[in-house]
Amino acid sequence: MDSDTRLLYFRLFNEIGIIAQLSRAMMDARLPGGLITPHFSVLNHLIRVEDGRTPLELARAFQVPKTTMTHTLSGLESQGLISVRPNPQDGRSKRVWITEAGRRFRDGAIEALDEDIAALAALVDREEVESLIGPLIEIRKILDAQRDRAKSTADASLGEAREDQGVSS
Amino acid sequence: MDSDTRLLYFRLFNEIGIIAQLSRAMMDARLPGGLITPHFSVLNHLIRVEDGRTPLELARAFQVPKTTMTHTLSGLESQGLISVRPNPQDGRSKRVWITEAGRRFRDGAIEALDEDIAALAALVDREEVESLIGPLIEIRKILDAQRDRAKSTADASLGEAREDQGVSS
DNA sequence: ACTATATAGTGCGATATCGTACTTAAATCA
DNA sequence: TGATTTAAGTACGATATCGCACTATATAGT
Repeated sequence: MDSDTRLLYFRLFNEIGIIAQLSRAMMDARLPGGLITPHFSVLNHLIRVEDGRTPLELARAFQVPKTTMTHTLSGLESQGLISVRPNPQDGRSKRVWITEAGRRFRDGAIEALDEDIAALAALVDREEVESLIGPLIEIRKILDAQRDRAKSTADASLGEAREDQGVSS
Repeated sequence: MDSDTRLLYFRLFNEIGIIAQLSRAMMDARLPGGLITPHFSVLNHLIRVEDGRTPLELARAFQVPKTTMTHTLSGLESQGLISVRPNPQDGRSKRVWITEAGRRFRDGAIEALDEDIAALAALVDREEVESLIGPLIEIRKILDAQRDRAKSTADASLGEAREDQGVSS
């Protein structure tokens, strides 16, 4: 692999990393109290996709370790934005339901973000965003598959490490 | 703003966030000991751009708060990978130099990552990556400018909060 | 020069993130 | 059905990230 090519891929991840950081900071600035982007994202997912998901499904959807999701969910639950109940189909598992307060919170956050999104939309064409999303999804899926492959080879020697990560969304 | 448009931009940030997370996890898995992606990124920057940068310049380059950069640098220094010395031009400031061990570490990390990059390059065309980078840089700059604008309006009432964040790269 | 303001860096506390190890329940299989 | 393996979730500890407050130095304004 020549070093130009290597640099190109590094730059891709570098830009993506910085955008992730900036967009997260943008959201965080609009969210009240102790709630930050991951909290909002989970609420949004529960509405966009469907609530009644299990914690593990959510962890997979966001590509975070299940311990991180446990932590995020406990924050949401302590604020009364979700309700976590046992899963009747599986005694090991739970199911996460969004509450009315959770819906209101999510709607309010979207409203608060609207001006930021509008400002961005004024400068970046819808078409450009649409054309980016396809390739990004493709890259995300490839990385995801690579991670799974690395995991399964590691599993042979190391046990379950990160067994909780899978494809999603 | 119609809700389809809003959803589109949310999805963009969602994909970018997940790719950032996956690529970071990929790097972390290749780095030894207590060193993780931010450590590598700083070393790489010190070589790619130039060493002798100040901590604040580095914080800006990576869009992290200066306290985070202090922390990252202290980790690198304790491993002997960088040397932080006073800045003769400014008594408040310091300058960061990469050591020989730092160079070796960075080169080794790149080598270790090579197979991951190669695997990705086999599945994602160079041209596709090249075509993504331009728009991503554009979006990064816009977000960056928005953040600066939000900061300066906030400054009027709130003081210095996050004064340390600026454009970079 | 003197004062006021802005800038660079750090100390500290709060919370987030993540890995490891554990508990409990389910699924597999003998 | 009993034993083994796999899966879901949590407890705990280590480190990362970040905001706020502070110190020290530099710069601007008078």
